Amino acid sequence: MVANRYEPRELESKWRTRWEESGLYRTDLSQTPDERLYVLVMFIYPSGAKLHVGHWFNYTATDIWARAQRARGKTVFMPMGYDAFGLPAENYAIKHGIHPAESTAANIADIRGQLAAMGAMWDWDKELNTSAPEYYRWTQWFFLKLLEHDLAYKAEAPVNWCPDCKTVLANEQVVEGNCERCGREVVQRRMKQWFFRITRYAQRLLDGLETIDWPEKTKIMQRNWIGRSEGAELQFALADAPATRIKVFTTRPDTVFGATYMVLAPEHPLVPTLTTAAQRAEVEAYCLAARKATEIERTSTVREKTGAFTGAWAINPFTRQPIPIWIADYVLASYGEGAIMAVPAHDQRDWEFAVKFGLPIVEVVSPDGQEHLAEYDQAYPAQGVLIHSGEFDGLPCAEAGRRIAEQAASRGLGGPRINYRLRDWLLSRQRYWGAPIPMINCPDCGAVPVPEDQLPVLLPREVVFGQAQEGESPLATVPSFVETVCPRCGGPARRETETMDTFVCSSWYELRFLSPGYTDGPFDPEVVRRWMPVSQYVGGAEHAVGHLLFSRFFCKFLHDIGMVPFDEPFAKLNHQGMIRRMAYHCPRHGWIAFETTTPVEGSSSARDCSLCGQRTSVFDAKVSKSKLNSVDTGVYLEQYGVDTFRTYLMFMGHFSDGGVWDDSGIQGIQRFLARVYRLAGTVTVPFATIPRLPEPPTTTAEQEVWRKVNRTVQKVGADLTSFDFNTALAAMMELTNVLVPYADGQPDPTLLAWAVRSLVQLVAPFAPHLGEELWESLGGPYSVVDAPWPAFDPAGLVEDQVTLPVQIGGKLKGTVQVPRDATSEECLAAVLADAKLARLLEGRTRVKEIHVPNRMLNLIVR
RNA sequence: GCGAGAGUGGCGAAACUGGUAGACGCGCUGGAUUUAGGUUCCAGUGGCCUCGGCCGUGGGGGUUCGAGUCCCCCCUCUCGCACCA
Repeated sequence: MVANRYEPRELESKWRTRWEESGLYRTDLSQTPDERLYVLVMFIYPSGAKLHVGHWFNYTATDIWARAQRARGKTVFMPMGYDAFGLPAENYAIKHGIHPAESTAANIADIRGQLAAMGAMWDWDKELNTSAPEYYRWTQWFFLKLLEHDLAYKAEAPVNWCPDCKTVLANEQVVEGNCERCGREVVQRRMKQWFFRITRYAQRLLDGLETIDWPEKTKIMQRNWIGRSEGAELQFALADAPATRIKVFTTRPDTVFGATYMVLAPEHPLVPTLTTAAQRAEVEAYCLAARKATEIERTSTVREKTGAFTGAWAINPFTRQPIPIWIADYVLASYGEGAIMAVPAHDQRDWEFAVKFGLPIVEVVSPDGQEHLAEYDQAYPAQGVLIHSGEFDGLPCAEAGRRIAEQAASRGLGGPRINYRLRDWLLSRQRYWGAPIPMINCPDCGAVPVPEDQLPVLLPREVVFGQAQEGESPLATVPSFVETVCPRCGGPARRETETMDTFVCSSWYELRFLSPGYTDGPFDPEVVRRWMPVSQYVGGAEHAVGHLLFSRFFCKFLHDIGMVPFDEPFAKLNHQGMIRRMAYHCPRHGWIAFETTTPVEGSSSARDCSLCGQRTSVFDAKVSKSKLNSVDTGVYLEQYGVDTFRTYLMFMGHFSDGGVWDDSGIQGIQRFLARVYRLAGTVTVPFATIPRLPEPPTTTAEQEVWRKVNRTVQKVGADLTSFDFNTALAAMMELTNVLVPYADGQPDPTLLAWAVRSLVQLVAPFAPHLGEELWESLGGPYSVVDAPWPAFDPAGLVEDQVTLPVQIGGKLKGTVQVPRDATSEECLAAVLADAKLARLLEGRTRVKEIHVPNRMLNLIVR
């Protein structure tokens, strides 16, 4: 028997203690269970803040899914760890003088406690921390392996540089051209940087998408990011120096006869050499302006085309005519060859440029073989047949393109090519708080990798921020770190002082979780072989073209060097939606918290600033500190308990949609759980006598309960598998609404016990503490997560009687009760027996009837 | 501009391959128990209505016996990419 009132607080801490003491959620990875399941939610960045409502949402859903799977007999492994390197800890150190190692350790201790309070099924024995030397030793090892296989290299490249934070920024840390942290406008700088050659895997990364169960949206994003396009490389010789050739990539080799000029990116390496003396001043001025232009200006598509003539000419390899070479910033140095053949008649950008600068426009593709150029006021980009193209005249575009590319190949002037938009992964950072890149620069031997047996290259504890030269890592100011000896010649040498992007750390963590203490390699290959790939991965869609691409690259590399038998790390992926909350902006006080607003009479959403009384602007925004719209989860945990909070989050809407936070419905969940709690108290029969699946009852009331339980078990089981937590809860509430009045009457004690036991098990993944408590109160053996999942009787899914909608002339006019699978004749008889429906049919001729058994009957009358 | 997705009661949302639109919950209305409840339970709750019905899933067309669901056009919003040759 249970106490009268549902009091979550004591109950919850009691069970968490019991779980921990009994090691309920530890998984023995040395075994190979038949049905093993590796469930992974993206690990956490340990910031000093409280857990976000988004963390609760995401982690709860994953935990529910994992619990439901375990209850179905799967052996589940679900770990959690810390993505602990990164810029915020370092900036915090600069501001407050607290060493990143200290603040990170403190944050981890704090976060660990908060995570534990969620009641999730994490196996804390496998916890890992990417900033621990035992971990980053292997991050460095990966770097060396990639280097060994020619997949890591150092080269000069333009990077995002924040002059205030004095560091390079990742693309995702640049928001609308400004530094995400300080708001300062980011500038482009050329710096020598380390890259991973992820582009070599472009095609494999595309192909692999076909083999994994990921949201289509995410696959599309990756495909677009990789950006495969088919076309040709064509080479244009310089008119004055035929040995020098400018390569271009084009998807329209068929239009080469219309290439009336060329454009190079301002950064193209040939620009300084081919610019003539007469044009040098203009070209240099243009290049300077292009370099100074902000990201926003350069990428604006509405901006008018600009450019400068280099004075040089190239020979179109097909028309053999000289064409002028220009530079313009609408050609990007980073895509293709950084140079284009311009075909103004058939490319809108080239058209605009040619019009502005008075360059010739030659039509070479026509819809019908006739000239139409005079009619055009913009480019004609569509397919057609070739004109003004010599021997290729009359051919359709596709065929002509193929032949032109082939001819270019046979003349040694290029040939068919596939180009990818994907760029190599810039991984070096001028930061302290990251894994040091394990390289040594020797004046005699050059860049020498640190031998594997000397790993890890330890991040030195002592460091002073703000002393490094611009563009240098703080590590450059630590002599004991920098000064070393060359592993090759033994002479004095200097260490690489840059550290790795934290995305490197998180590109292989899923493998490390399986053997976090392993010392003979990054992971125990046997355990990985048995448990990988991850069965179910859960995390934010914002990682679609970052982490989720990098991890796939790492995995394919490991596969290729024979370290793992699979080449995709995450077999199935789901994204959580974003939890947002209304944010209020006061014209005088800026962003203000909801608590500093007062409601406006007559409006459900408008609110005034309580400081000055002015009307605020209301935004539906992602929760953030700066907008003061974060959700204080502590209040709800205090008032309602963990189980209610978890369950409410899942009931707000669909998991992949997220939603706007609004606590007004949380009481409904508390009510629901309290009803389940009270129902458990109505069970009077011993646990051992409750059948797994009862015989179909004979009385109507019992049959109704029996069917409802069967249907609920079936639906909840299906919904939990497919992440439809909201509708699973709705189904359980429906069942509760049937059981409460049933229990209040004269229930069949065994049937009721079976119903309640099933309900408790269904609720348990959502409200694990309550589930455990009620399971125990029913007399069930510890733990409910390992109790066989409730069964359902397929016979209990269907009704004997069906309420059949009846339409007359396609309009719903009423319903009739008929036996299941009733024939058309039986249904029609029932309709005629219905006074109201019969009256409607009186005096009409039935011309047709459409009967969908058990669904509807439509009578067409005249 | 390109790509993807979404528009359903006062609110959050349901609706399998076209087949009773609005399940479930919040809120609201009424009632019962409680001589206190921010408790519990019961009933009702899309709009209009002459109480027989009529109208309703962003707007307009269409297909169909039947459309929230399929097709075409338009509007709005969200997300991603953005001069990608």
